[in-house]
Amino acid sequence: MANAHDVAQLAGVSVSTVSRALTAPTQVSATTRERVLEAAERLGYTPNPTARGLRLGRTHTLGLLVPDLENPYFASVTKGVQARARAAGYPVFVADSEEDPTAEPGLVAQFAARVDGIVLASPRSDDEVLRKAVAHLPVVLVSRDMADLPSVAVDDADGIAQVLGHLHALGHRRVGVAAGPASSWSGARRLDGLRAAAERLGDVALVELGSFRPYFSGGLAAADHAVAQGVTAVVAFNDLMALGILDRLRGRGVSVPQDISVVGYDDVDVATLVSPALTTVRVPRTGLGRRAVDLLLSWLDVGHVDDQALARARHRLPAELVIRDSTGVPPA
Amino acid sequence: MANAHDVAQLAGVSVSTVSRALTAPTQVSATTRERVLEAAERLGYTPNPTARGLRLGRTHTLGLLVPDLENPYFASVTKGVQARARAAGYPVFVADSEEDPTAEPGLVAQFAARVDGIVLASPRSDDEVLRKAVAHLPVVLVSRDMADLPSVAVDDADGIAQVLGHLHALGHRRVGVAAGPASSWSGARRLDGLRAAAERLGDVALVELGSFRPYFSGGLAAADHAVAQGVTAVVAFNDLMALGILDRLRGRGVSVPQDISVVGYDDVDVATLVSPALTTVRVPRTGLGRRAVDLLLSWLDVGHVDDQALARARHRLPAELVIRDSTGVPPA
DNA sequence: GGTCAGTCTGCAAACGATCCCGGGATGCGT
DNA sequence: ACGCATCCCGGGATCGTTTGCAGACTGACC
Repeated sequence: MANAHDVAQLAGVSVSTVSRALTAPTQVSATTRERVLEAAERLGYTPNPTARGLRLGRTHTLGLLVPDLENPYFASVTKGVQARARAAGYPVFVADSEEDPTAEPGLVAQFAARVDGIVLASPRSDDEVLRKAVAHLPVVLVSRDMADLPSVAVDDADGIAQVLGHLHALGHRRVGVAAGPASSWSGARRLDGLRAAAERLGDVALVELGSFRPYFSGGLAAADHAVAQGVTAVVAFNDLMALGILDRLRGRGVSVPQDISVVGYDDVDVATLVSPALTTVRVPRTGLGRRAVDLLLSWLDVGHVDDQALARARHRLPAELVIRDSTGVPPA
Repeated sequence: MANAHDVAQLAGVSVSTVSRALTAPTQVSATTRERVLEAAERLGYTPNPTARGLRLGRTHTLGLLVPDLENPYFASVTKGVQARARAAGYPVFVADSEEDPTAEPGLVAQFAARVDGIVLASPRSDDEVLRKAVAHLPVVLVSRDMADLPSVAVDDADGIAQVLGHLHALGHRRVGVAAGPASSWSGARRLDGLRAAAERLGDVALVELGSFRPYFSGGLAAADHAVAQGVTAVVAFNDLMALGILDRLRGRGVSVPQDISVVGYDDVDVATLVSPALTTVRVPRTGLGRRAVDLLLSWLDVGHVDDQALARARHRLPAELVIRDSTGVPPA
């Protein structure tokens, strides 16, 4: 690989001039700049990012921490982060904590000296642990809220209100709720939103079917509860659970949406691959990642980590109800 | 952040000794080593990776390039790479080329100075372009073969042979083939394997239904061809296509597996979430990633890039037929 | 006690870039 | 012709670490 020194030699100038020709073009005369650029071109010169990082104290690199890359939700967030960072010329380190919150501080520590900032998608880990881990590093949270840290999340309250409004408009008055793990931050948020929406509507009863695992298997269990409780519609914590519910209902001869309507959350790809196609809430997952990077980069540009206004930044992206074939009017 | 200099001062030694105490413990006396280690502990000192990288000429970092992070296949590969690299203490840059082969050389170039080696999962890009892009950097290919580059792939020929053997054993003699994009390396490989297997079995006719998009939508189209050609079983390029086939057949009132058997490939999670559950071929996707990293790291340990034996390394991981409910005996 | 082998440690030079600082050249006005 | 401001450019320090080299010290042996 070619040096700044090599380029300088070929162009007949000093290394300082080479550096300036590339980073501060106005400080060098047009003719020499031309010579330097051509020499750099000929040698295929690219400034060594490591040396640059050492001198500047910035690595021009971002980090991303997710609980599970195989989870389509986080895969999309990752893709969004990746795309945005790439556009800005930032490579990004990706780490998968394998759903183990205790591993996160270590991962963050590993990143600390190698990145300029971190996007953190960590639905379950403890507040204090997190806060300590990210003490001296710009961090943006995804799908989670925390005092004095900037975050990007979906407006779940609104999304879930759209769901209940949809069901209410169809005529449903007894709606089952299949909740997710109690420890999930966004799960609690959705439940709150649901209760608030029910409150506003007045004449709809929320039947809490219980707390289930946020996977296909959890949905299988939830479906039986729904039937037992005699609800006319079920709102699931996420799409995977909703798919489990669909499968189990079909197995028991309960037809959807004629007998029971089912609504998911997230709009993962599979939602359109089943029949009936799933009514669900589309959350802008890659959008979350993109926005998080935008926030992080603007923070880095400003420079001071303790900028209060920035640290309090809370971004809420809109969710959108997608009506498909798994919801209909309740049976007479 | 604490320096080696800070640690040296606190321990009352020179920076050289600090460095040696951490990297070459035998070269320093037990007592001073103890002092240094304690001082380092107290200050929370970690050697600056950037400075280290500059001095050593190695970044202790890996790169991974995939065409699409939202594709479950590559999400799993990424997860495997991630897990293995993390265990070895290597952070990994992840880049998503967004299915655009022309973007790959640029991405690789961006990586070049920042990583010690690259795992490349690039099913479609041109050989020559690739070879040039990776000229001076250790690279391991995933799910793809190329002369003089080490690679890790699945034994597709064997996997597909298991599929055909299974169908043959059930009694199928007219088997439809829904191929993927012609440019896909592994697609061509599977087709070859299928033909070879048919040849060996002797009494089974392969009906090529055409080349379809490797998504749900491609399967919808393929299904109609299958019905038109009167085959009793269909082998799809991948699971998504198989799901499309299932959906379309159901829509047309063709029951699976009574009328037609359907087999996928990859064993993505969704394969178990549909009914009938999909018979498919499980490929060790995270295993591919893990093995690729193993190969890369051992290469880096050896040091010389032009080690012929290593460069020729071709790893073939076994595929496994998973029989579920979408295959059965053909109609009488 | 002097020599020598061996062990331990510090000095200083790298690695490759950036950037402060000062000097030379140039142009302009007087 | 001289002073002065302006513009370009090169020298060299710097970021934090590793490492070759040499000096200092210890202990042992003749």
